[in-house]
Amino acid sequence: MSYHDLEVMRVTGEFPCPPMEDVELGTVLSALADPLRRAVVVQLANGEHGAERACASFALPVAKSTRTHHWRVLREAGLIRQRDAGNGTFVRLRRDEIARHFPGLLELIVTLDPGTVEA
Amino acid sequence: MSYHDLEVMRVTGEFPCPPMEDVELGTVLSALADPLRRAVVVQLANGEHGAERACASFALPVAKSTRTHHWRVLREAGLIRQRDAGNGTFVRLRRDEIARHFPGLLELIVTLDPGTVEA
DNA sequence: CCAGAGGTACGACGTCCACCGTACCTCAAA
DNA sequence: TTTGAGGTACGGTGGACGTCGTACCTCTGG
Repeated sequence: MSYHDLEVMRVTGEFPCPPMEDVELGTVLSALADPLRRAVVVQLANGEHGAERACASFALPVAKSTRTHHWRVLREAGLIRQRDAGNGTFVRLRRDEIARHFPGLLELIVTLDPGTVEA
Repeated sequence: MSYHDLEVMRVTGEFPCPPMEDVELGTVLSALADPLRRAVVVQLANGEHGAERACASFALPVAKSTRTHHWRVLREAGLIRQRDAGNGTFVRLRRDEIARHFPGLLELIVTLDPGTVEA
């Protein structure tokens, strides 16, 4: 993590995440290949536009450290933004940016995902 | 490979591949996450409907055994069928079945793939 | 002030993946 | 009949992934 990223995070609580034009399609597809991560994205996509949701509200059936890992993967794939509020963190879908750079992707995942994994 | 599969292959030259309803979305997304495999799928999708194409015509920049590996991954992800003609093998996209079970997926990949990898 | 909830960082572990070389097979062409 | 092109199977290697436990941090509520 760069010095600038650290400073941004100290002030705003925003985790660093890549600009959308740097994200490759393969990275996004890899991120969405995991059923847990895909379930998270689907739930965010089905939520209110621009809505922020507490990470703790997802109840993923894995250990805390594994959750952290999945949040990072989703961040680095450009799919979510994450904000640290001290005692809790919040995520929101980068809906508009995704729609601009990967038009149709989000809608496809939402309609295609069986949603068998409760999360 | 089961006894039945072996018999089918001996007679028809068809490699075994799973029924479409057994293929999970995550498997398909993983298969498409690799740039080489995605390039193959895009080229097949852009070809004639139902067209069969020689595996050797793809000129993938990897060793023979690695190519074989990629064909298997694509087969097991339900994306292609492969036929052994003795001295050469041929692949064809399972276009209609994909469209039926994952509607919109193929079109999305074709439009979203940068196609930077020449293959 | 202190306990607890939420979360990250780090290190570890087992598995899978992309890749390769080698051995071997099959068919076609010389 | 022999050579070469195309291809699979197998074994191995290095790196990435999903998972976890532990240590440590921050804010809130008693």
